[in-house]
Amino acid sequence: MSEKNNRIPNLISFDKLVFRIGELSRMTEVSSRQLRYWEQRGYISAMTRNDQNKARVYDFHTFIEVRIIKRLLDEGYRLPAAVERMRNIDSEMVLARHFFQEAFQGVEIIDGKAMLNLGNFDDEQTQTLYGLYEDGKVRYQVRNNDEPTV
DNA sequence: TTTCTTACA
DNA sequence: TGTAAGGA
Repeated sequence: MSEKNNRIPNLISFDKLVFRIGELSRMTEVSSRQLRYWEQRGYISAMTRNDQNKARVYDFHTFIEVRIIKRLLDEGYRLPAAVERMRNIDSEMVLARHFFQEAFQGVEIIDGKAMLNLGNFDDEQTQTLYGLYEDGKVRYQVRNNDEPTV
């Protein structure tokens, strides 16, 4: 019998994870001067400030953007080109996240192995695609839906 | 203490 | 971009 109770719940709200400029600066090794400058150029954005003149607040997504830009700058990109690539990477990550969120149906223990249920493999819904992660490698397995699990 | 804007090196 | 000034 497979165990279908291992679906990972959404326990973390990344949106509520926010940083001020000094924290973001230390986390990314990008100076606060740079962060303000990048915002001025429209490369990144701080969350809309509640009050009129208070300190900037950055969300988790901006943290990701900044560290991507930082990495590209370290690789030799100039700022405008780094931002352009960051945005491409960003959109790819959005696509990948949507894909996986939609595809991932939970973890099942089959034959004593933890297998990721990735949904129906065929339109007729007679087979299910599973993903395995073993010894640092990814493998796939297609199983018939009526196939008994151990 | 930290952050903000402005301005100069 | 770094740094200083002068407030909040």
